[in-house]
Amino acid sequence: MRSQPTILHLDMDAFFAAVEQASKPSLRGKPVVVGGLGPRGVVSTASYEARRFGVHSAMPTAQARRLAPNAAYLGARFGLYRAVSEVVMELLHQLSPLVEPLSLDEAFVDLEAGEALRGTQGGAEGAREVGERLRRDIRAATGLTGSVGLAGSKMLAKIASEQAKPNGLMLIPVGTEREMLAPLSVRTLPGVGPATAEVLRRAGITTVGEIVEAGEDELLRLLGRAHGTSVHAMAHGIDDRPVVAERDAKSVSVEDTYDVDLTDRTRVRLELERLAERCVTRLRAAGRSGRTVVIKVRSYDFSTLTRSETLRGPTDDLGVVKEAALRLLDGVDTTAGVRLLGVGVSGLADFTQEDLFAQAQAALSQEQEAAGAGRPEPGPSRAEAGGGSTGGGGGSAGGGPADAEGPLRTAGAAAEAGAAAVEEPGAAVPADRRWIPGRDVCHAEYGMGWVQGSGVGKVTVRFEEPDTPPGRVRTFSVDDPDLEPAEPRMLDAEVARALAAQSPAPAIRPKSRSAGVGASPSAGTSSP
DNA sequence: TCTGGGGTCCTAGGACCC
DNA sequence: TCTGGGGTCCTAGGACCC
Repeated sequence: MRSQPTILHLDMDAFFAAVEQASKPSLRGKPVVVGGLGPRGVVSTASYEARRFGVHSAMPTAQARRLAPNAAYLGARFGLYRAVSEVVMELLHQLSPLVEPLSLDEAFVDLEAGEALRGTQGGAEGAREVGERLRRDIRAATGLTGSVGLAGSKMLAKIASEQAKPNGLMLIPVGTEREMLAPLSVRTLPGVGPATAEVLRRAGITTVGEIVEAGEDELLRLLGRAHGTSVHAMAHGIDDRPVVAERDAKSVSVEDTYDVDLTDRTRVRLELERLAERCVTRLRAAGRSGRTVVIKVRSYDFSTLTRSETLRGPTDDLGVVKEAALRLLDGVDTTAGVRLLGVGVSGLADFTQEDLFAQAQAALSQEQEAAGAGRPEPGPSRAEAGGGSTGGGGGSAGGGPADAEGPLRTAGAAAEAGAAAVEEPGAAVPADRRWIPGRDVCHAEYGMGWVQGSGVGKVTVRFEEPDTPPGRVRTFSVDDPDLEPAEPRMLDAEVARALAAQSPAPAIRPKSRSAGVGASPSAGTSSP
């Protein structure tokens, strides 16, 4: 705990929804819900207007629709949010080199590690000046609002920003934390979720002050050693965790929830292989490799299990990961129906070493192919212990009529489709002909707009851009050749640059397809 | 109306080694 | 032959966070 409130926590207000409102004039001041749009989708972010109807994040989208039937329901566009996030994070780095991002819309900054306090009057008021200036800079650069918390520790800075929301700043003077914490719910403390809160409630503890009264012995008895110690300390306002920049990821994983439970074993195996491909793609893109392969299977009844296998060395080889995943699946009964599948790699190494096991396995399967052998043996990369499963599934693995059922839609696909379509125009699945609500489009005659909705062969488009007045709605056939997907658009020049930089395609795009980079330099003209 | 996707950290039991 | 403790690795599950 330091003597001045020099730890800053920034939390952007209703971030995903606010970005959508910034890029879609007709949605400003209106309820907007961003999240999964499929039958099993959940809300990622609700705008403050939508929250008034009781909609909040993690709520099933179907439930949100009942509460707020007139809200705009949009699929998430992570590429755009990432671009905005980069601009915001850059502003934080101007305050201090010690920035700890928690997500796209949230970060800690250690102001003592930087120069930001230099030009101020110092102390608490100096910190406040820095926080207010940051909020103005964010607004100018992105048109969005964020809330700032300032305190002598991470926990208190985060609590402060939460209390400051929306569009505010709160500073907790050092020395006042105990009394400010006492009346708050135990859920305010980091690490106290539904389960812990219930344990505490049964012991008659519902506020932070009551945790203090209960004493450390009682907390340890209720919550165990590690958790009890930390919750007890937090309740006293004691939190010495440093701000840590740039943590390396410790695992990489992908998962999909299916709109309809999978029952066909061949299909389950196929989906698992696809997930392994996506997982390895991400792993390799990050320049990492890992030793432990994990699969996750969620059943029709939401019961979830994981199976893992640790290899003898780290790998980023698709064949190795795929084989391990399928081997793990062999030990899982999926006949009753699978709702979710996942594949992950953990135990990540910083380096990508030449993978001898993969080579050995490739050589082995080549031999077997040459010899006309059936299924390849797991190979030397398998864990020593994992001899359990006698691979009965060998017969179907050769790849048969597995694709007969056609492309599979998932809740995740709906959310990602917007970005995927932009980033992979030539993808096998015609994702660009799935008009996900919220996506930007371009019509040959009417110009730029975004998908408001689609169904029964029709797609409804609202023609407007970030810097135009609210626009008109028109309806087309889903296969109207005049209608094409377009790059995400954002008013602000900084964001446009970040967007252009992250696209794998050339940064300079033909004509007006780009985000207005060259067209109308509307740099400082963010919202009022 | 059921409950996403990406992570982190902790616990506990068993294997194995000294 | 019995008793034993400590450390590390692996696996599975669960709580929590955004």
